[in-house]
Amino acid sequence: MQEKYFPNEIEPNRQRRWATEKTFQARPESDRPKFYCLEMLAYTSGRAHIGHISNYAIGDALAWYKRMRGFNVLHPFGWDAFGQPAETAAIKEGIDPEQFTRDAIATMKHQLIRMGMSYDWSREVATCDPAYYKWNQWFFIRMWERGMLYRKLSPVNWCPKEDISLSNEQASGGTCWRCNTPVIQKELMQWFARITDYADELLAGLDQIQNGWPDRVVTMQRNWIGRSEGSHVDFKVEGLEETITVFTTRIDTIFGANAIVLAPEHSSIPKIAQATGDDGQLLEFAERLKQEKRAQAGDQELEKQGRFTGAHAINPFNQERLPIWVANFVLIEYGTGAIMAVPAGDERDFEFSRKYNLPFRQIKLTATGEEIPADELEVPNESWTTTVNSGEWSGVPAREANQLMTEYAEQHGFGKRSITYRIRDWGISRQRYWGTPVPMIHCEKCGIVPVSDDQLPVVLPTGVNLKVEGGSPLDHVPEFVNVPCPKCGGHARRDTDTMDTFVDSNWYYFRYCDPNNDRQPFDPELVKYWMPVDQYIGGIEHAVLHLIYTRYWNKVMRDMGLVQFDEPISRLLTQGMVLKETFWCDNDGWLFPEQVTEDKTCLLCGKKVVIGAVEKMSKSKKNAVDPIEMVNSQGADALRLFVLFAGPPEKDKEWSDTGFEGAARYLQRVWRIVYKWHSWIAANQGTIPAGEPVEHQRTLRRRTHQIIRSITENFDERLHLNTCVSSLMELTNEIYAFDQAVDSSGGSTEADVFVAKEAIEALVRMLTPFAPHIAEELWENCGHKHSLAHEAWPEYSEELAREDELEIAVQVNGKLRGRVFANVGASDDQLKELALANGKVKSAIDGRAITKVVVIPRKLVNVVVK
RNA sequence: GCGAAAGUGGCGGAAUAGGCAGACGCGCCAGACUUAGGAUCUGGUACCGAAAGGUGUGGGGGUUCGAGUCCCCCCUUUCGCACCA
Repeated sequence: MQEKYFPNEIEPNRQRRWATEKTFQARPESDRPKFYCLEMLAYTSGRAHIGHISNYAIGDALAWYKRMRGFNVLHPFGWDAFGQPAETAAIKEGIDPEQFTRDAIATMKHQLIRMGMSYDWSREVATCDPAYYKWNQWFFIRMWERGMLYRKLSPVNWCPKEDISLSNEQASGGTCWRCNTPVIQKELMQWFARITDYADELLAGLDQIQNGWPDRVVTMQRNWIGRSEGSHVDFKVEGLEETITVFTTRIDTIFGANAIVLAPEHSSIPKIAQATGDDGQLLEFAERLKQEKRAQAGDQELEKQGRFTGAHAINPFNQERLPIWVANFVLIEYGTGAIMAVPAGDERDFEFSRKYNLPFRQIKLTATGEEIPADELEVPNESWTTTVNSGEWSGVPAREANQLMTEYAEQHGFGKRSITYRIRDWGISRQRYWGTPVPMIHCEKCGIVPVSDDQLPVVLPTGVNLKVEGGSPLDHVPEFVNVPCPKCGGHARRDTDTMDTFVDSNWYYFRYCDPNNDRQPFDPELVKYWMPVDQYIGGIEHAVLHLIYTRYWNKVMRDMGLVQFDEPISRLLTQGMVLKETFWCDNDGWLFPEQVTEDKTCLLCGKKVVIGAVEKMSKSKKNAVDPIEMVNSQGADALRLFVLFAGPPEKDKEWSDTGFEGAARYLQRVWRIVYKWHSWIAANQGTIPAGEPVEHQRTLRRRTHQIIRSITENFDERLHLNTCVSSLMELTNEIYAFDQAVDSSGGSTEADVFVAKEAIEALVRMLTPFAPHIAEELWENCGHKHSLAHEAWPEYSEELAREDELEIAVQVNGKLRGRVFANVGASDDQLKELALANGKVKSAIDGRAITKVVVIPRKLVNVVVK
């Protein structure tokens, strides 16, 4: 064993051995329970950053722990390899997207291997691989056959200058992210998945998983699905063969309605304009509202604007004539795109009615039972109180009125109970190149015909010109587009859309279970063995999109008979980001830390630097830390240890150079103490020597067993890995104290070596999830032949962990006044007696009468005095 | 605006079921060993106070023998949603 710790020698060696010995390869087996530990697949951006490392360090720690606890662990990795950024890089730099992606995978994989992540690389999946996306296409066709997909005209964000469709993110602020041209909406035929058919089930499933998922994610998904129960109510348009249906959750407030308000896109508007002989102003107004809405900056509310259409509708409950308005605050995409305005019961309607001087009518009492006259209303009453001024329902509590009035509307044929969701059907097609081709063919005679299964995959053509004018790049590849119809053999065209990359990430972790299957997406038996995922780890940014789509996909696959369970992910951990301080100089902009002196002046211009916030690492703010640089300086183990120690996994962590060095220093400290003892340990058989142990031996054994217990419990329950690291450091400190005691006692005895072996080997084993390379190295040097991947996690004994003597805190009136020592088995009365005999306690009591003595066994005595 | 989470030393953070606040680390201070050390080891380090002692978990109130932890009000920060009828 080398005296000094050189991480950059031992780490690559160890990584090679893991690879050649296939240490982390998993296969189904019957005699051990399985554990599926999954980190989100990586987007192939080019390089791994600290955020990736922290994500994978958490997963890897858990995978190691479970492995050592005897589980059959599946811990795979893969690449989210399709998508816009590769295409953009290609357009900008002229690199082929595939080449760009392959290079990115090669670089990132190399980085992860250099981090020593214990992945089973034999199961690696890249979503841009035809052998993978073939099954996207297969799923697409199966879903089409089952009516789970449909096409509809739908607006897409479109940059008129570059003639390209944009995602919502790329069109945020209403302008193109590249050229700042105002974005327009273009209507295109698009593919949609009927995720709304599963809205209720997706909602109900949350109850099943909520114990293993962060509350915040469950809440976000609940809001995203946005179920609300209410009613549809039909309003006849006066003098017209037209009915306007509104959605309301508060039919009990309908007597307070003062208008019907339509979204600018509502289909009744042209009819009304025609009937009222409008001179075009109404349609123009509606058009203007639509345009303004699109240009809306996103984070600010538009001022409410409306216009009376000239027509009236009839309130079916009381036959009142209500003016029909068009306004920008009514959304076409929610409910029916039409509402009844009730100013006394809804804040938006209140504001709108105020602005346009529409009449008010009070329809609810206040919580204290008063009726505020309508003309004195300051804010609408949105609570569920008693109904007033509402015909036969006056005096009825709101919930009951809601019920009764819904029934009344149903009986009279102008309304019905209805549930509305916020979640929309999922638009899964993209007019881009770098994605899975939609496997459909458009035939003039036969319509839409799927590619036959034996023709899959429909391979994405290479060498495609991405800088095309109009449409998707694939439109301009005739040899791809022109195909015979699979049904009639006549002339037909391929669909040139590609799939949203969220389709790729929906089921990649099912594929890991059977990555090379060329007959089906996966063998259901293998999936049955490994799934569901026991622990999933990834960023909070996927709380709704990926994590709701993948739950949906699971249900689709279940309905196809491929899987047997309802929810694919039992436990979810959303890890925090790694942040770092930023520096801003008014002259020179963002500065690298090395451009800032210790007294915070700018090295470029000598001005005082403004310290920015602690922010997410980014190139532009010059606060990014390159993990490989860190590995080169202190090793992968130190980097992993630091990110795990910096804070609980789910919290954001702040990068600290000195903290990182501290982690490296700790590993050196471990190395030194193991070095000192290793040859004695290797020679020791581990049999308990005869004779009574002495003080320092008893202490170390006790602490060892206590710390094994606390780390084990932490892994099993809370996964607060930062405190596990603290405990390891404590154990190390105990071993140093022991070592010192041994030295001052004049040299080690056989009993000392036995105790040291137990403690040091426990330390090394428990260090494995955090710093596996050094752990394997030290383990070998303690005389072991097998990788720690095949060694057991240390066991603790309650007996040995028990304190011989208890330190009991004594309080007087709740204030700490002294401490007493007692035997473990001391009774409450004995503790009380000891406490009262204590000098400090006596003087604190100061002769006052004792009212009560509270004894908390093993912990504390509180003496209550007058 | 609505919703959620959080607020603890100079800093990152501990305190799992209401029971000794500040574990562990960073930083800082001192000592030892050293030609030297930015290495290592040892000790100290919440605040006020010379000490005795007192004060302390964003602020204010409450429950309790006892509150960082539970309840009510307020402040601040972060995140999510943002006209969802």
